[in-house]
Amino acid sequence: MSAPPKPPESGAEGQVHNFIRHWIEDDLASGKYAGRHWSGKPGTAAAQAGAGVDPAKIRSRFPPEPNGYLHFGHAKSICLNFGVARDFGGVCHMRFDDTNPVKEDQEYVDTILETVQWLGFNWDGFGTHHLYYASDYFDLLYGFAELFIEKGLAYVDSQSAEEMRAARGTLKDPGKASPFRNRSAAENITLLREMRDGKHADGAHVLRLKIDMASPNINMRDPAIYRIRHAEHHRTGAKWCVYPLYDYTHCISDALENISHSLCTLEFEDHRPLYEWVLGRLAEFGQLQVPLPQQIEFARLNLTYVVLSKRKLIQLVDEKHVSGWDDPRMPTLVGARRRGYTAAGFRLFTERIGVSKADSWIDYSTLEECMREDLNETAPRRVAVLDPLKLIIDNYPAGGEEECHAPNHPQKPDWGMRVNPFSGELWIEREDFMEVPSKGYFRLFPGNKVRLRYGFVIECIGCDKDADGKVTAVHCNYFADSKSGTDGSNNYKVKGNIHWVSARHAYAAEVRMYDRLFKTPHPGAEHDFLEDINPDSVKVITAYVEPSAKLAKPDEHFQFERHGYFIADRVDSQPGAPKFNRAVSLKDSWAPPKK
RNA sequence: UGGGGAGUCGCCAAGUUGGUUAAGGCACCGGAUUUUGAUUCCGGCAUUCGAAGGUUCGAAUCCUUCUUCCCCAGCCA
Repeated sequence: MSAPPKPPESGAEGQVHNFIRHWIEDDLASGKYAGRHWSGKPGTAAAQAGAGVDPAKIRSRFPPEPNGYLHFGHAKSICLNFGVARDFGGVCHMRFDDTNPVKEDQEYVDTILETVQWLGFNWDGFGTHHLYYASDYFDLLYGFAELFIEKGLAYVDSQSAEEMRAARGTLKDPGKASPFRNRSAAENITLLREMRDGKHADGAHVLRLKIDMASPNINMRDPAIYRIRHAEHHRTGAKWCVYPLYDYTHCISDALENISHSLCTLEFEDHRPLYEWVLGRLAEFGQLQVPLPQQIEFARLNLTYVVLSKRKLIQLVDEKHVSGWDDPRMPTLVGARRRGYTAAGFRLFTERIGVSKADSWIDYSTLEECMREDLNETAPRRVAVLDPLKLIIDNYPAGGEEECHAPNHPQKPDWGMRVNPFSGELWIEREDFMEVPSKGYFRLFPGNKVRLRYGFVIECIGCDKDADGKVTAVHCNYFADSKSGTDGSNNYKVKGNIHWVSARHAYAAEVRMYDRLFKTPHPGAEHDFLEDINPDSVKVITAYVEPSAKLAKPDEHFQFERHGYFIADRVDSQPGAPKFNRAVSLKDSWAPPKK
């Protein structure tokens, strides 16, 4: 199991500073939240949402749309949002931006909630569960829409989507006013209500804010805020057939929930003026109190060797390039979890990469290193021979066996020892023997002595080969007085130290050796991204694992000594018959004869 | 100049109100420990801040010009 999240800290002490933390510190220092209640002005419609929290504290939110699985990029956002709330004594709201019924589903709500918790966060604070849905605000949102009409700041546009696009202008040329832009408030209200009441077909009309068709910021050219969608919503069912759009919904949701800092990615920078326009008007109309939430943008995660776009992830799943959303090679959080990546590793990763507004690319190895760093501390050690070669101890009593003891973690004696049976026929790693050693090689070769880790010292006396010259077995003699003591004592000094497992006692386990899904740093940069798929991203092997590993429970992490970190697969393992996934290999500075 | 952003060591990233030798992490290179060629531990690692000018006793931090990259024309989020 992964470690629990760090306990809340009183402030941001010890944290690396970034522009967002500075921003929050300044806001807190200015006392801007000191006397406030919450944005929904008492007595107004907004007042019914978002009650019961300490308004003087900061509040952030993680607002996914429930239309897919969370991926590595979301991990950054989650750790950031929940992290600042924790570090500054505030709370982070879990909110679903569920305003587009045709793309969303309860299934996604469930997996997202589970994943956020898996990452080690919760949305409790000030005695309440802060789980929200934009769809809970549909009534309020609709009411505000009529208010905008009354104030002459919104109108029903009956142009087609194509006409609207044509009239919007281009990046350089201003747009043109819709012929419906000056409908009377009464007519607009009537039309909007008809839309709401299902009297019009999808696409027949749209409600637009009346801002500025000539604005250099295209988002301000009378953005649509309501569209007709005769579709069942996973939470509101058939109650609505008009649904609000993101730009209109998000800022108001933030305000209703008293969010102080609304963190989002860089591509929304152009939307900030609109965000502020909507909230500013509502505040003018007496619906919201200051201070209003503020949108702050940061650079999204760019990771080499993976694709994170939803379109591509869907394609990988639909076209069966992977087994599903939780395929251990997928850059989804459910995939990573199954792969054996840890929540603490992701938290470390987020801390380590920092946050800024610079477009940057994080090398995939940074993520892997974070996983190693966490797993090194938390994973018990076990032995597995992945590429077996028979080792015969010629001078060991025929049929004999005895127990050897190995620590569960070499740096943590309190974790205890486990027992490994020893016998005259063992499996060792094929790469731990060379008939003709290369320079610097200090493992097994004829005439050389090595220690069988936590067992005996042996001396190689030769090997058997088949007709093709392939080594089929290695012969050694052991030194009966060289056995490792349970206290770690030993009386022979040898440099080489190899792992082993008794052939007679080993558990033959299925092990999936996962590698990166893509073979190039920037999949799709030069051609279709599918062409960059690594054909060797998984190799399923049968490995000989020490008997105690047979007891592994699903989701248990281990270090297979000298190999890497593995996890008992949570899906395919059977009681008493775990299957293992390699999460990440160990670092290996021994280069010469490998690869 | 349509608008909005960003360029500090191989990869991230502090620094931002001008002031000693430009944080830190990762990677990398040495060296020590080591029953994982792992871990751990020490030590090294930007006369330089996209470029060029300018202001100043003094600039990554101020000014000017130039340059590279990213985002925006959904009734998606």
